[in-house]
Amino acid sequence: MNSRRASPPAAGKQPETAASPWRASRERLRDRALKREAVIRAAAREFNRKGYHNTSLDDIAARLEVTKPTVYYYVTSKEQLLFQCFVAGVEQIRAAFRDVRHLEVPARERLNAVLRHYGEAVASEFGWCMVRAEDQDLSPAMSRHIKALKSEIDHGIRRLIREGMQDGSIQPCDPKMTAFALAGALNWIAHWYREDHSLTGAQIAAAFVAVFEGGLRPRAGSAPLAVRRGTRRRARRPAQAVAR
Amino acid sequence: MNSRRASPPAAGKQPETAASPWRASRERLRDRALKREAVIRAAAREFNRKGYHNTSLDDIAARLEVTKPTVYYYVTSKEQLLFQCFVAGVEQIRAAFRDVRHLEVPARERLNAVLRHYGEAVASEFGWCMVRAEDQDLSPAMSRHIKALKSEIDHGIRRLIREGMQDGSIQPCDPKMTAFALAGALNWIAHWYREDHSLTGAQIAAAFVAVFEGGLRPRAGSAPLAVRRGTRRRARRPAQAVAR
DNA sequence: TAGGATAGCTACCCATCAGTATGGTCGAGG
DNA sequence: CCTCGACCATACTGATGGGTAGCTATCCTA
Repeated sequence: MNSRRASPPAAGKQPETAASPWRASRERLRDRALKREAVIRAAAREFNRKGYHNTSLDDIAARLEVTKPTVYYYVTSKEQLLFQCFVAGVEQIRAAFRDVRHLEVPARERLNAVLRHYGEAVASEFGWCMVRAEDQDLSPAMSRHIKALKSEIDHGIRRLIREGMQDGSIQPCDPKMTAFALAGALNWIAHWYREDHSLTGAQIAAAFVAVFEGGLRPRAGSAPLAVRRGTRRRARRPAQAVAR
Repeated sequence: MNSRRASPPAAGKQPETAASPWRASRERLRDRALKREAVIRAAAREFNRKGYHNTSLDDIAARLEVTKPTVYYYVTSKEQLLFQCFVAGVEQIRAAFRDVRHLEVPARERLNAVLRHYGEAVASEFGWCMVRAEDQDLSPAMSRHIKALKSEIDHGIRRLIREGMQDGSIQPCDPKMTAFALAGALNWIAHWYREDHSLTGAQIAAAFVAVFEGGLRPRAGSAPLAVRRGTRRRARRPAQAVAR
């Protein structure tokens, strides 16, 4: 689009040390990018609070204390706004895969590391957009793009599961269904985390990983089996708040 | 608002071509309740296909081969339509809890039974509405009502987990986080099941329960540990279709 | 100091859609 | 035959909200 040079003209004239006149325009570009980010972040927050369809661009603009055309100055459409939020969230997860790629530990541990980052991403401010963005709201092109990204992550998880089955660190199972179960549990965090911030994303992810790893059925060696049976069905209403 | 009767339209299969009663209305078969059910079911299907906000009441009416005012003759608002779909889905899950209440088996097995029904409900035609209905789309009153129903289910799961920890059939864990993980995994089925009907809801639920029960880490006794290590990172692209 | 890019605003357009006013049709009871 | 009421259609309203036209102000470079 632009391909502006933007770098100081190396030409000898002009006492090089003097503040380059391009400095200003470079700064301008920089805070343009900054502002664009602010727009996307504000959109993510509003989408998170009220949902995509219940958030108007006027809302987002108001949040930034500007007007709608200003928002359109940084972004071409509402759809693109959602898409950018999605990409921001998904990028965190892709980074997690890259990070564990060269770790020389059993696949289960690599999987756990990915899942922890995954959970943190879902609990982040872009989590909602990443998880709840419905492809029905997007143009076919963007829908395809998003599906491809999601599929990449899905298959990344499946591969780790398969590798774990091969190196013996993961119990034999159906990789596809298992990946769905794991990702689903983590994705769902986006639905309730908004209202219940009593734990950090990392803590939640850690708790989930513990459940996935150990399973519900008590382990042979480590289980405090058969504890008092008398209290069956006596649990009173827990004081827990509504948790959606 | 009231609609006391309105028993859930029985999530039965109905071979998609569920002809609208208006077709047959040549025989002047006037059963208002039946028609109302058909309206709700048609709404559920459309919401499932295109999302709540992308479905107009004209769409729903067209699907039934009638016009919008006819739909309004059976239902007071679009919001109520969504609400009814929600209730229809949630009722299946509440029934699951009632069914296992008097079973004299360890709590883990009762939990598994509930989860299986849960999964089937989510995969039913009302699954989308039950799971993806955002409270932001509803009036405060209905939102409260829905939250209460969801909370009831959530606490039902937590209670079963707690009972399982007491009778020794479930490994010690955090009931709240575990319930979130289980419900989340199952809820998420609604996001992808639409596009991938290769398994029935019951099959999926069974596969998930197997994962939850056993966990990823191999069991001491039953694991075929340390299988060939050579093929690390060799898994080729699986031919699996996009799975979102 | 002119000319141009940057950045933001006011004011508008217009498609969509939830919901309604009104009136027609048809069967049933008189 | 006539009316009543259940049922459904045509044709509208009103509001919301995505997106744009075009003016203005400011700063930068020439």
